[in-house]
This record gives sequence, C-alpha cells and structure tokens, in this order.
Amino acid sequence: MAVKLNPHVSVDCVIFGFDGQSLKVLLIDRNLGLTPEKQTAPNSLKLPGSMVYDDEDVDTAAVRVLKELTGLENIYLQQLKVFGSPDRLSKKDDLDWLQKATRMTINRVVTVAYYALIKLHKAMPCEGKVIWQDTQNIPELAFDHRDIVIEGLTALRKEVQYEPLVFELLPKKFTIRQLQTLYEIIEGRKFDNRNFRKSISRWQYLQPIDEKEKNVAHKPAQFYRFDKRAYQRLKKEFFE
Amino acid sequence: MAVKLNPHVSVDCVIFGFDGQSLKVLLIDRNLGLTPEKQTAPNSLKLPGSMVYDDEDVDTAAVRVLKELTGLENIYLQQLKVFGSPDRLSKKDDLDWLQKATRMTINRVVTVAYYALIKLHKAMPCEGKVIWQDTQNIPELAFDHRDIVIEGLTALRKEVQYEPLVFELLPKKFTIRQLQTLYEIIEGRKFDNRNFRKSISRWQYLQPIDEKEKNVAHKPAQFYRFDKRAYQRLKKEFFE
DNA sequence: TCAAAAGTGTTTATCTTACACCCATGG
DNA sequence: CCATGGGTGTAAGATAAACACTTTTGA
Repeated sequence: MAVKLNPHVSVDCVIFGFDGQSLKVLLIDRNLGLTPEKQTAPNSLKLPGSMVYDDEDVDTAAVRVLKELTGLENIYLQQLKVFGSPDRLSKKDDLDWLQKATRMTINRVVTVAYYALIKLHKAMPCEGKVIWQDTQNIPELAFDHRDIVIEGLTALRKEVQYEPLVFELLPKKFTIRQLQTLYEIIEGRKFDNRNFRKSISRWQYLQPIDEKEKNVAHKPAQFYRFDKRAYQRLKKEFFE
Repeated sequence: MAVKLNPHVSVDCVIFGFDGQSLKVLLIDRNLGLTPEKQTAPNSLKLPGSMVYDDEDVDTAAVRVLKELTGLENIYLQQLKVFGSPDRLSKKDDLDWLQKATRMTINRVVTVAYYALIKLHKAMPCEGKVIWQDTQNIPELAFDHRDIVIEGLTALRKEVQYEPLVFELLPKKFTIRQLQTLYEIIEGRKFDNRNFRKSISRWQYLQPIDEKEKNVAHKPAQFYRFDKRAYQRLKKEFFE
C-alpha cells in the first residue's frame, strides 16, 4: 500500500445553551454576509470548529474555538467522539467550502467532536454571527454535523444523570422551577414538583441566597445558587 | 502561521480480559525476539495499535488491530478518548522506535484510544507475542499508554454500572460466583452473595442452562448464559 | 378579589441492606 | 465423615411515587 497516512485533524463543538424555555445548540451560518451567488446551498448551517494547529493540543484547539466564538473561558467542555469516516466530506458543497475556507487541498478530515455547556445570557459577544437552534428540531447540517449534534444530545442526557451539569447551563442565581424545567427538557419527561423539591433538598451544594424574584404577579420564588466548592468537597468525601 | 496541519492519526486498543482471578490488559513487548543491543529501554511495553490507513475509517482501523492480533471478530469495542497532546512522543526511545517501525518521518501522532472486552480463553492465537498484565499493577509504558490504560479502566468501571458488559468478559457458560467475582474485581468492592443473587434474579436475560459444574469437591454450581436477544428486546421495550 | 405560580406532608409500594444455616459433592 | 463452596429467606430501614391545598404577589 502506498501510504500517506496523514489526514487533517479538526475539532467541532456542540455548544448547548438554555434560554429558560428550551435547549439550544449553537450553529454557524456559512452564508451570512455573502452575496447569493457565493452562498452554499442548501445546508449552510454547521457546527463551530477549526483545524487543529501544528503543535497545538487537540483539547486546546476546542478551548480556542470556544474562546474565539463566545469570548468565554472556563467553559464546561468534554470530548464526545471522533468522527473518522473517510466519506465525511462526500457532499461536494462541503468539500468546496472547506478548500476555500482553509485555502488548502484537503482530501480527508478526521474530526474530534466536543460538547460544551454555556450560560446563554453571557454568550452575547457572538450575537448576529450565529444561530441558536432549538434541539427539538435539528435540520440537515453540513458534513455529518447533524449526527454529531445528536450524539451530543445523547451524551448530555446520559451525563446529566450522574453529574450536576445543569448548573453550567443555568444563570448564577436561579429558581427551583427553572432547575426543574431544565431537567424536564433534557430528560424529556415531567416531574412532580413536590417530589422534585424533596429530592433536591438533599443536595447540600444547592444553596438558597438572600434574594427573591421581583415584579412577578404571584408569590415570588426563592433564588438558589450552586456551590461548586461544596460539591467537590462532598464528592471527594464520598470516594473515601 | 505557517500551517502543515497534518498530524498522523493512530488507534490504540486497551483490550481487557478476565481469567477467573483478575482483570488483565493486553500489552505488546517491543523487545520480544530482538537481540539485546536492538532492544528499547526501558519501557518496552505498549498497547496494540496502528496508524489509520488512507481511506480507512478510524473505527475500522481499531477493528483491524483486534482482528490481526487475536483473530477474533465481533468484539465489544468502544471509543474511549483522543490523546492529542503534541508532546506525546517526547520520549526519545519511543520516537526512534516509531520511525523505524513505520519507516516514516513522524513528528506528531494523534491517537484515538479504544477499549475492547474479550473472552480470554478464546484469544489464544496471540499467545507468546503478548503479555496479559494484571490491571492492579500497571507499570510505566511506552508513550502515554499508561494514562490510556487508566482511562480505560475508569470508563469500564463506569459503564459496567449501566450496561451488561461483564458478559463480554465471561465464557459463554458461567456460574453466579464467577459473575460476582468479576463485578467485585471491576468495581473494587465485595458483595453479599445472597443479596447479589437476589439482585441478578431480576435479570430476565440471565438464564440457567441444563448443565452443572463437574468434578468439584463441593455442591456443583449451576451454569448460566447471557441471552443477548432477550436483553436487547427488554431494553427496546424499556424505551417505549 | 382574582389569577398565577410558589411552596409544603403523608401514605404506600419498592428497593436495599444486614445477617446464618443446610445442601451436594469429592476425597 | 469431613472439608468446601453452593444455594436459600426474612426483617428493618431507605428511597421513590402518588396526590391537594394554602401562600404571596401584581394587576
């Protein structure tokens, strides 16, 4: 076999956000700002991503993509899966776009997919350039990015059972109702509010703060915060 | 930035086996069969792996490595994690070995790690060429392979909680005691035998067969088998 | 005073844990 | 007949699930 054995390596990020009503995923529209004749048809939406630079750690590349796009650092970020099929670039439009965008001759890209959780209200720097797509309804996307998003949703649904990931999606202060709604959306089922409150009342790292809702036409809700230090301490104790 | 952006991509497999007493991981000794002056010092042990061929799916490369090494197909195989630090090849011995083994000039390799579960008694084809290392005691290995093994153990311990992976490690017919021992080793804790039997008695996919132990100096144990079809049917029903 | 969401307890069923003895076999 | 591991049940505590009314606020 004549070997070249050097595919390009990229990272792609499935970035989740929660706006209070639904779970969203961040997509980039390749056509924004282009004249119609230059636009890519028909699947112009893609995940944010980048080639991995020479001498750059793969995980670091994912952090860089997040930073460049949202301006945020210290974001919850996990490797999801490698998508390494040789026919990932089989759609001609995608391949053309990639060659133009990178100004390189590219035959193959192996991508490392990540998923990230952000506090949506904080990520405003990227406003205008991006689309927050509802996860209930993911359209066809560029490359195999729709598969990647679905894989990300599956991973999130699994992990949320064992890790307090929801607090990465909620604002710093939040109500029990917001917390419950988020769990309901991610898990795709409803909870009894009393039983929900009972179960979370055992979470010592969930702490009421000295503040309530204002200007609401009903009994104002107590705000809570996630005490990350307490969580890490309790977790450590548990493993001893 | 002057970009080359084309690291080599490899796969490495953490292959677990269970011999009835302990959990083992398969390692390759690079020095076997070499004269002393040609040997790599001092960490000659490595994980089985390969470069990903041009036009070869990354997952397929992992399947190929398993097939070439053990002769086995249809092995339980999962992506574990990508190890993509640029200084993975920082040990000079490792880099030298790699250049010789591949006959290529290589600066960087991004590897996709997998973990696999095999029925140890079946994997005899690879006898002699490999070492089955006890997972209680993983020595320093080539590259970052020790980190990869530890990551594999962590993933196995987590997954075994939610998926019936143990049956991939046990022979086709096995006793409840073997099953319990395997869980105890993987999870690193002891179970009460009565409570263990009670909990697994609910597993409809665990079926007694018409055979018992022979030639044992005590009451012979009942053999059981894992009914994969039943498991998949029950799992499907559960999600509806 | 009404509408709207917040917050609160009890009962029942299920699951988990702790614990001790008889059974079948080979030597 | 003895040594060895196989196999069995019960009671107490913890957890999960079902279910309805009062409270506080703004309009």
